Amino acid sequence: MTDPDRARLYEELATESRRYHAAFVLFNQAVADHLGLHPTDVQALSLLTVEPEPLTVRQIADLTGLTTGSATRLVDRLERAGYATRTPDARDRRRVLVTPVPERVARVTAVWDELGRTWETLLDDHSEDELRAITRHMRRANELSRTQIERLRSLPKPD
Amino acid sequence: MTDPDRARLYEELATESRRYHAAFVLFNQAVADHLGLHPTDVQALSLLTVEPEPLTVRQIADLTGLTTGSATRLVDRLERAGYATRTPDARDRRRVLVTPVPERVARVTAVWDELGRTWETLLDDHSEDELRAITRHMRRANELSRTQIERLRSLPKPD
DNA sequence: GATTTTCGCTGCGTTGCGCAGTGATTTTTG
DNA sequence: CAAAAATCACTGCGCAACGCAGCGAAAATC
Repeated sequence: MTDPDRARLYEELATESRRYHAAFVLFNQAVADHLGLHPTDVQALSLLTVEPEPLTVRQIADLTGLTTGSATRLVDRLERAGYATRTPDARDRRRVLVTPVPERVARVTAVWDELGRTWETLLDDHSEDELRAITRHMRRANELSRTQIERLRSLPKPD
Repeated sequence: MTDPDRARLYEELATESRRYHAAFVLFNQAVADHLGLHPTDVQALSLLTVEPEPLTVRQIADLTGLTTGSATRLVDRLERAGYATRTPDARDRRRVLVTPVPERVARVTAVWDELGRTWETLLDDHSEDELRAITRHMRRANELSRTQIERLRSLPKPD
């Protein structure tokens, strides 16, 4: 902890991850702009395709941080643009399942895959241990941010 | 490349990084909500504090992906809320330098630092080599996304 | 020195978004 | 088993962030 070398590594990582996220946001915007969609929609589409099962409107709302009302509008846009379809849930007739349309979504993933190829060249000169370390870091950061969000919500707001 | 183990690691990393970014977006929203700011404003504030020198309005626009008009509005909000000040650039009188207000920004970094502490416990059980690998990965992904954004912009849009 | 470019700023219209309320369905309760 | 409560997706409404186009001022270019 008092190791100056290590402290500098932490510092660098903190700085670099900020830039990393900023770059991601820009990239996401560029993809959205390229497809004529909104960044939020691309984000939702990404989440829809990561999960093997269709999501409900509420789940989309939770995962994107939107209200259910805005999530409904988001699904409206995705449906209108042909990227997703609504299916009533047979087991719970209040719910609506949102399923991505493979052919249409292929257009999006084509952009990602193109990035993926260049991305792989980036990963190629990492060792397997390093890859595991990176993945593990992201997974744990993911979990941590979840608890931190809870903490933030429970905290009193300044002002 | 045809190594199935390695391919699976790539797959995992791709999935995990999507979730990682989604988590970051949510966290950023939570911070913004906590401070009574907009996510974009927090993002800009983050960029302002990462760089040692003040940024111009145009730089903020480029770094956030906004137009200069929207960037002006963003700086308006930051200034009104007391997070930043405008200073005319003596060397180029067209430019306006945007400087973060340390005392006020401390409120924001306090949130980040609190996260930082728990974040360090996350980093603590990585070796120095792993830390370097993670940082390097982010830095290179950062550079890569820049060129990919260029590519996307130059590409013809579908539809 | 005239033209062009770049800078930040400002009206204007669009639209994503949160909020609050609604009906339909499920779950819980007495 | 019926009544009450909770949950789901949806809608009208108002707000405000955003892109766009155009503006003067200043700098760069020829």
